[in-house]
Amino acid sequence: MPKAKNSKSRVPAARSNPSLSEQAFGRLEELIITLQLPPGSLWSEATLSEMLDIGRTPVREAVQRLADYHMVVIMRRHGIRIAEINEQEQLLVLETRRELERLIAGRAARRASAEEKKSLSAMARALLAAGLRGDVTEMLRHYFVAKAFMAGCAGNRFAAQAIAPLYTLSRRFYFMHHEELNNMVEVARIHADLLRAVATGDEEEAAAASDRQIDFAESFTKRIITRDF
Amino acid sequence: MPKAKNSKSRVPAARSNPSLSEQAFGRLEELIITLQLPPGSLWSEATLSEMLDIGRTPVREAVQRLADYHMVVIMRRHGIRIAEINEQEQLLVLETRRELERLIAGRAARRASAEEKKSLSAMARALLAAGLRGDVTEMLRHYFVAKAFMAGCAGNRFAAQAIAPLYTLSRRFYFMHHEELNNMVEVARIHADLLRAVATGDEEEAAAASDRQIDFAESFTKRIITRDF
DNA sequence: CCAGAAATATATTGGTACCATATCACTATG
DNA sequence: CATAGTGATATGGTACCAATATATTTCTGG
Repeated sequence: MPKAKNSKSRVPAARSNPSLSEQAFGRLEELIITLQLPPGSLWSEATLSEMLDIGRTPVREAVQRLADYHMVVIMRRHGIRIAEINEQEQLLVLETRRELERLIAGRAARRASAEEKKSLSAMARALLAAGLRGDVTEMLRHYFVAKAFMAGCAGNRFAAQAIAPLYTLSRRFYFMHHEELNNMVEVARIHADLLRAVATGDEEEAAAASDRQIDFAESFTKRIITRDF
Repeated sequence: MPKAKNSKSRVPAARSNPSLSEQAFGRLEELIITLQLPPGSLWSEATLSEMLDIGRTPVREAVQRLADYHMVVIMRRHGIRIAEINEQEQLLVLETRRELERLIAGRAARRASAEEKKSLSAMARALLAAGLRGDVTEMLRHYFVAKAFMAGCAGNRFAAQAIAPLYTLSRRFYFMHHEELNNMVEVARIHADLLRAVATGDEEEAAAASDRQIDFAESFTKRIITRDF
């Protein structure tokens, strides 16, 4: 018999699984990546709390994680500064991603299950299709979903965790400059190549494709830098 | 209910620079690394708070960071489990460290200032001396201080941040098995070689020395694993 | 009247105390 | 023996207070 004495005076408010801290983190991350919280702008915990309609404590915890991710800088007793986008530092992000991503690509090629390989192939097709359609936003979405999935396939949670913040930073960088991505088809092809290499299980080729992809990202970033001056 | 709960730590004094959260993080990290909080044991925020004589909130924030570092597992509404030491996973830590550390060693060799190079040489000597003296604890201390310093010299805060949790995990692993480190002089020599290579600014050699050091760590770890079965 | 220093005001985080809810162990019962 | 109820406990989250960094105002001396 179901409990007769249900004293849930208050609606549990759709308390689904993700905690408020995690929700706050995800939403703030999205706001930062999409530049709705502009780089360099200053905010307070209270303001963000009001903006998200989430209490200050969960927001505070989310902000601390975002600081670990280099997305914000906590200025003690002053406020929360959204990290600036520093193109020179983006090159440092890429040089770190190069090493981690080569490892992940190789291990994913070695360890991925048959089912995971099918998913990777499907992702490669979707990415390429978005590129041919000229849909930058959709392509970038597929891009990072695939990256996260690949990191999972590699079966090394330490590498996956180490690279996660770098993906967040890269996403914002590309979001900012995506209008200058005028060679989309090539971008899509290079990344689809990587996914396919992993899907075929060729470890060497996956590592090589990973490096080519970073090479391309670096040249793109350098072009942005020189254009700015 | 009266809240006249004694005013032992009521004094706001001693507000030195590191926040209570950071203090709590550092002290808990040390307790975990030195196995005073044994792997697998279960704790509550309240207990840890009492143990450190620091409020529950700072402790809570520290615990969340420790969870990011893979040192504890937060079991929602149940407690805080100190992460088990999984020798297989230690190999994953090392394969990730290999990539990041090769990058850091190479960049440090390229970018270190003259003064930093002097410090690195001094650290190499201290490490070697501790090894020859047979002082394992002291050698490990020098080892990780030097690692952190090298990461700073590399001038890539993203790589430095990515590798920090891996060092913490490794420190605990070596602390646990340090009595089996019966080839200390060789360990000291291998790591001193790396530091010296960085100090001479030879990028290639620094990268090679980094790989040799990880090779050695991997063989040591594998020996531990097979000994256990 | 103005420049600079001291005093004040304001805003923001660091931290504490407390409450509500979820989870688990244990017991009693059919 | 399986299972529903009960209670203990731990965290998720809120509200509030205090310390402090910055901005503003006032005061002083030339």
